Amino acid sequence: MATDSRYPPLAAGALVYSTLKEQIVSLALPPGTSLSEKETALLFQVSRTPVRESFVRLAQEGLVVVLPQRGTRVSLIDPELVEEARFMREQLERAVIRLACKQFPPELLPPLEENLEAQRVCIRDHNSKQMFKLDEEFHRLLFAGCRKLGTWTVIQQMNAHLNRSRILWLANDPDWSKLFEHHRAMLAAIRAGDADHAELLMKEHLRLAILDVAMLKEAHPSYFV
Amino acid sequence: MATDSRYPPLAAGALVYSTLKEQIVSLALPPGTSLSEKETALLFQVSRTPVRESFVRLAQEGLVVVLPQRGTRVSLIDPELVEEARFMREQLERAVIRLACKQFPPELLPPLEENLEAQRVCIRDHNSKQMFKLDEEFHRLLFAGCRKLGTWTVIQQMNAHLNRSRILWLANDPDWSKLFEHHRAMLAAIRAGDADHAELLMKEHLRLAILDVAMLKEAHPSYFV
DNA sequence: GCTACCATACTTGTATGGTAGCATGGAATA
DNA sequence: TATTCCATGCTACCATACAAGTATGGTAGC
Repeated sequence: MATDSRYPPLAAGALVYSTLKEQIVSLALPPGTSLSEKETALLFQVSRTPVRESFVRLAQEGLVVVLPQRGTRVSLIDPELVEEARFMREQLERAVIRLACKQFPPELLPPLEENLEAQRVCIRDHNSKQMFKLDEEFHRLLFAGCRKLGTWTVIQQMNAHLNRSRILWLANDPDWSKLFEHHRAMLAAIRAGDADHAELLMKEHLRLAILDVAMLKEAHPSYFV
Repeated sequence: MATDSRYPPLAAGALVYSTLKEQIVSLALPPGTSLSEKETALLFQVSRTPVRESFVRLAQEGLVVVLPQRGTRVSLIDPELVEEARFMREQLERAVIRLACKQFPPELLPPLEENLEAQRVCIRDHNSKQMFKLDEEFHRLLFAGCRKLGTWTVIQQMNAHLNRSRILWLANDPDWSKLFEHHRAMLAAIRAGDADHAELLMKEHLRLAILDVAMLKEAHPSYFV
């Protein structure tokens, strides 16, 4: 469980780790990019030791692949793992939103509302990166409300592949309004306590993420396995 | 995703990591045990570097807690995370066994049969540790058959707390025959393709793991948060 | 021209010395 | 006697040096 906030080894190592992770997930460091320990150490102005520590953590999350004596690379996106992550999210989120319909702390409803409003702004401004973050935050809040944040954290580990695909997808096919409407309807269902409807919405919502990976792979062949 | 077999940093570090993990999950290293880098390095006859690497990995899985400048300890069992892990498994395994009823590769049925037979032997011999491993293997085979091994791997990360509780529980209340009967019935349902029945069985099966954590905590107060 | 070999420049893996922060216990003080 | 302060020894953290394996380019031989 990589709860960053709970095991903060301090400064240097943690900083390198979180920076690299951010860049990898956002595709600023595209899949396949070579990362040498020495080079990265020079870049961050630290020694190889904390860099190595961060590489170990990233490898454990499947974000990089370490080939002994050969090099370290940003992992390629595995289409099978993309679908598997989506499958996993569907099962867990359907269960969670059912819970949310029965017991959701009222003090977390305003944050969800604010999030929705921010999504609306993002759609207007065509800000796909921010929209992605808000989407993540919306779902995270659902888990938080059901006291299942540990589950969300574990999901994140698997999401390395799915998220990178989704970023590519969101950049190409900006059908954000459908996502937004889903979110809006889900929140309404939670307020109404309609678990069956909420689950159905979540199911449809996450099936939108059954991306046409083949299409993405065609557009970015070097990014995939 | 900590697929040990896929990112093997080689010998020393990986050996320390897997050995410590084994000992922690089996409670040979009880929750709360202090682990110093230097001490562990001496024990394994390696330098502190690979030990440190293994500590980082174990911390990421929640098996140890690193307190900067203070020490490293085997993590205490968090009852909330125990239930959360069980919840997560229930959702995923119910979905997986439904899949298994529709598409399970026939060549994986014999291994399941052999596993069941081994379970019978374990029950006869009152071998709780082996029984625990066989139970894990049984469920892993289900995921393997549905091509969802990545999901199983991620589950394992969350299982650190649940598994340790289950080991305590299995040692106390050896109602293994019920587990065995569940496994047997599940396999029969898969053969028959009866998804509804299989899911119901799995649901009941995993609800057995709603352990009386309070009881365990009373028996081993120092092991829990 | 083609192939096999080898020197070299990389890579990650490991060992070790030094640094900063924290806990503990004893001594000095009120 | 109770309390504060400080020295000491512990810890993890980081930097550096060395070891070992790998890819590559040039060269000698065929």
